[in-house]
Amino acid sequence: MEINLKEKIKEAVKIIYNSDVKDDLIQIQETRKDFKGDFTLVVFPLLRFSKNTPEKTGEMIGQYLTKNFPAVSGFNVIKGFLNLEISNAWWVEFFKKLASEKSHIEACKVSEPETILVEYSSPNTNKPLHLGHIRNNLLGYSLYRILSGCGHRVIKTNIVNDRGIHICKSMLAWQKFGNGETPESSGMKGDHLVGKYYVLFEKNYKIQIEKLVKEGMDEAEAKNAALLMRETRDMLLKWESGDEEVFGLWKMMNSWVYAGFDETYKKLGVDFDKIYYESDTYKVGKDIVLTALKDKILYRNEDSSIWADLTPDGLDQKLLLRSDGTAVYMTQDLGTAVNRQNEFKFDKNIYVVGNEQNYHFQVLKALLKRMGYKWADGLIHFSYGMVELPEGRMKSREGTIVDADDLIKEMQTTAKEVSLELGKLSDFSDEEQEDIFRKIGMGALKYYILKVDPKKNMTFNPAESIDFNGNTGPFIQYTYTRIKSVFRKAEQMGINIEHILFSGVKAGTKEIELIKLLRKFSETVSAAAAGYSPALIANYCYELSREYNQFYHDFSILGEDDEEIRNFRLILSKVTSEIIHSGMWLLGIEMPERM
RNA sequence: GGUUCCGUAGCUCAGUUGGAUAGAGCAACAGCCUUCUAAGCUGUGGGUCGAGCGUUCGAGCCGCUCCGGAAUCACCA
Repeated sequence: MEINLKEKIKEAVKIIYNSDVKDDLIQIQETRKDFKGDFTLVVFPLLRFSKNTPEKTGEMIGQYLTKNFPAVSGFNVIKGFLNLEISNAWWVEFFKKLASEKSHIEACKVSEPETILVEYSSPNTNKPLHLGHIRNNLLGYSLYRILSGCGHRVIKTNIVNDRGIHICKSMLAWQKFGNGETPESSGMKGDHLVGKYYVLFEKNYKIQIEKLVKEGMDEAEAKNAALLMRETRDMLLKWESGDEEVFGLWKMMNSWVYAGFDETYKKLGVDFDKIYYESDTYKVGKDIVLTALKDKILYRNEDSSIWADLTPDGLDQKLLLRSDGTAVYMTQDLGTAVNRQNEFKFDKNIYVVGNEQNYHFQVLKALLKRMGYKWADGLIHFSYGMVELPEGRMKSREGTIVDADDLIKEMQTTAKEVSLELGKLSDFSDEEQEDIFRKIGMGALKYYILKVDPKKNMTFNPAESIDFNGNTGPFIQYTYTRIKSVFRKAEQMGINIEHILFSGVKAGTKEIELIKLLRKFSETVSAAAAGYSPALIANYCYELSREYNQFYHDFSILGEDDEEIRNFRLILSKVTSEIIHSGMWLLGIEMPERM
């Protein structure tokens, strides 16, 4: 529509003022609601051609368009703004076309699809997932849906941090204090059980340090000298040398954790195409580093540790291999990136990782480019903000970590309470009801997190998160179920909404407002894909729902006597429900049929 | 100290490449269920867009300087 208008305006300027205008000088936007009109041309940039006042210029272009472009039914000029009124017939025709589309996401397909890897989740195997992981998983998964919806080939990956000293901590504590406890024997979810021993380790470790400090030892020294830490380091060495007992313990405990994670992932509705384990990839990076050393891209220190000098890039010196030859985090990420490029030939590799690692990814990219990998330009750090609580950051020491499983459960419990109080589902079986509670609870949680601009830190307010009124997931779900309810009623009346038609109806202003919003869906999705921002879609769905609710409140659909208008409103409702459903699908949010 | 990000109503957040009188929700107050689901709708109050300067016909958005907050600058991951 805009493009068409643009052409006509160019034509107008050409004929009236005999000048050629560049595209970017023709600025068309939607008319603000308090003015009459549908689209607005900002005439200021065109004054250089008209050499006239803004009012006069707008007037002349407006007259030309009304005369030569049937879609433009009228216009008005206020200050430097030319408000164009689009004819009712045009909107109705446009809507007909929209209604005939099989898939609304289809319209967002890009012309040149890319191969894109999305890495998200990246858990440690010593603790259960928490609220921060939830934001990560939801963002990553939604990004996958949006990008693949736009036609890209997207591979979902997860890199599991399954080795290292912190993993040995929970292993050691279990060995010492566990008495053979298993998920089966305790009834605990595997990741929570392992997390329990991690906490137990930290607790006892702290006691040992305090004791040593009391005996006169310096604190830093005490941290190293504490028996538990010595034993842990010993265990890590055994693990690296492939000690059978340690390795067996590691495998067993990790398998508990994975079983636990799988459960949480399933509840969150996320999954992966390929899972990488750090224990497999950490060695790969070493070769790359050693090769780069040979090529003199890196240098060796006196203590034989290996470093990169990134000061020319405005960054610091970066360690890549320790003096004992073992790998660090960066070493492994170098290896993983190269591996992935070889395996998938990706155009882009998107890392969904918190903004605390901005520096890390800056370095990673700089290093790879320095090593001559041109594809390093395709590495994108999707950096998202921290989730904070109203009282500040989550701190494990103060017990303010919000556990993922607890939160999911709480949201569903609240959904159940609210639903039962409203009592609209009494004719459903318990099983069906539980499924609806689940969808509402998860919808509330997901929407609450995804509606916020990813790069901003966000506050998670527990009291607010369980409010299902206003700008929330359940509000949008509710709008959807209302439409579905209308359809059920229509069916009872013998109307088959798949086969109804309308021709030349006169659409009301509210209906045209809805059509305008529906029209914006595909550009919103494209913007979300280009800017990696699910929040745009979330806010769009909210806006659309609000608009529909107003329409629903003001007009009767099935009570309308004129069959043409009734059908028009039914189809308008149908397209709205489809687009809300598509939008929420892109966010990974399920929609109940009733609530 | 260097780098990156953030600062919009009491609170949580929107605000597309600079465009008209900066928008929602929550909280507060006042209304609307005999009619398709009231998890809804309508109205009222609430703002020097952190501050200042600059660019521009026009700045919440762009540039500079401050102020405030977060993260990071590890032989942790």
